[in-house]
Amino acid sequence: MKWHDLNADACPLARAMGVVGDRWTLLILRECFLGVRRFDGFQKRLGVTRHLLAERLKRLETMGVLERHPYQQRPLRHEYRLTPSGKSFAPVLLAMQDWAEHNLPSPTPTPFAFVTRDGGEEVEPVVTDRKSGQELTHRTVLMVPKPATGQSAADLPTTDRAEDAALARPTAK
Amino acid sequence: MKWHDLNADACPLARAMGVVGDRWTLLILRECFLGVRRFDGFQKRLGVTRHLLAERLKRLETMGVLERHPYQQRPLRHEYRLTPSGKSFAPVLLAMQDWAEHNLPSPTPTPFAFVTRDGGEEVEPVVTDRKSGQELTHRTVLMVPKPATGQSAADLPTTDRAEDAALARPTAK
DNA sequence: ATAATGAGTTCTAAAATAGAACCGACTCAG
DNA sequence: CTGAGTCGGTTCTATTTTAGAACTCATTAT
Repeated sequence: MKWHDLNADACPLARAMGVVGDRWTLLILRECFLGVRRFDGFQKRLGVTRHLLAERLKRLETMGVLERHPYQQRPLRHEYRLTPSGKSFAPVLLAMQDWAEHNLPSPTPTPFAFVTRDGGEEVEPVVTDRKSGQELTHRTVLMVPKPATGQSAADLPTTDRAEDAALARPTAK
Repeated sequence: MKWHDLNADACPLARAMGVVGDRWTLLILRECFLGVRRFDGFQKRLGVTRHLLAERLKRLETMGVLERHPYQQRPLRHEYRLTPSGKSFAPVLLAMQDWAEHNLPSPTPTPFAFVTRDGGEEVEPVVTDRKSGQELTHRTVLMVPKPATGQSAADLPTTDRAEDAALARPTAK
């Protein structure tokens, strides 16, 4: 399977991998959220090669996550800014950061924090259901194939699934 | 910069990229949440090469996200299951899926859904602050460098930052 | 005139990935 | 007992990606 095939995949997660499925892209977005906007800013802070950085920025632009904005003529220079799509990526960063902080320990402390814009207090991200407000974790939520429109979920282990559901649920514990 | 250096990075997001920073790993985890547990199950559903799949599973195991579990002797065979760390990755998947669904459109409908374990209703994931319950987006939350313990945030564009904050805040709009 | 800045592009070498074939330890059908 | 099939890999070569450094071009600063 080729890289580009992912962009057309039916699964949103696969399409997401077509955009952020590499070592650098998410870190570039992190820098965007930290306020970095220029080529050399990204390059110096990340240590990514200029070649790759140029390519990634181009991709993020064509995918509508960043947009280039001229900040001077003569010579013409652009800076990169988050589009609405890019800005709406923030919750993913929050969730990912929170997971990594709790599950991939490090001797050095986290070099940044998420704070409220008003107040400036540090936040603790939780994924919840908009309607019920219930916290969404592996214990409360289940991922199910949609046989809905069209195609197979045929090769999914149906017995294993039930087993798994039982296992993940706080049974006998 | 090499792959492996990421695992020791001070930034949790960088460390996360050391684990899920490639095209396949997140999709393997998706399959785990869908109940797939065996080598051939992953291979057939994802179309990833056996070589890479073996490597990724090994990495996920050593990073403590999956664990191997013998399901038969003679010949000895293992299946892969989510560890608590792996299970706690669910919110990231939720957030990512939601972002991609809203920002990377596709003609084909999403082939799976997240439903509550009790009830079975589809959920709509929102990232909120645990304490205040406030929804966390680019408008309500700000990512700030922590000059706290030790090192520099020196090369961050401080003026640009303020500008950016103003821009992202719903001012003059 | 010389150096520096900013945003790239262009090289070559090294690493990762794709794709297919192979292997070992079985089980099962005939 | 033979041959086909399953499962979970490993090994191989060919192709893509990535790393790392050097180079370009326009312009400003010294």
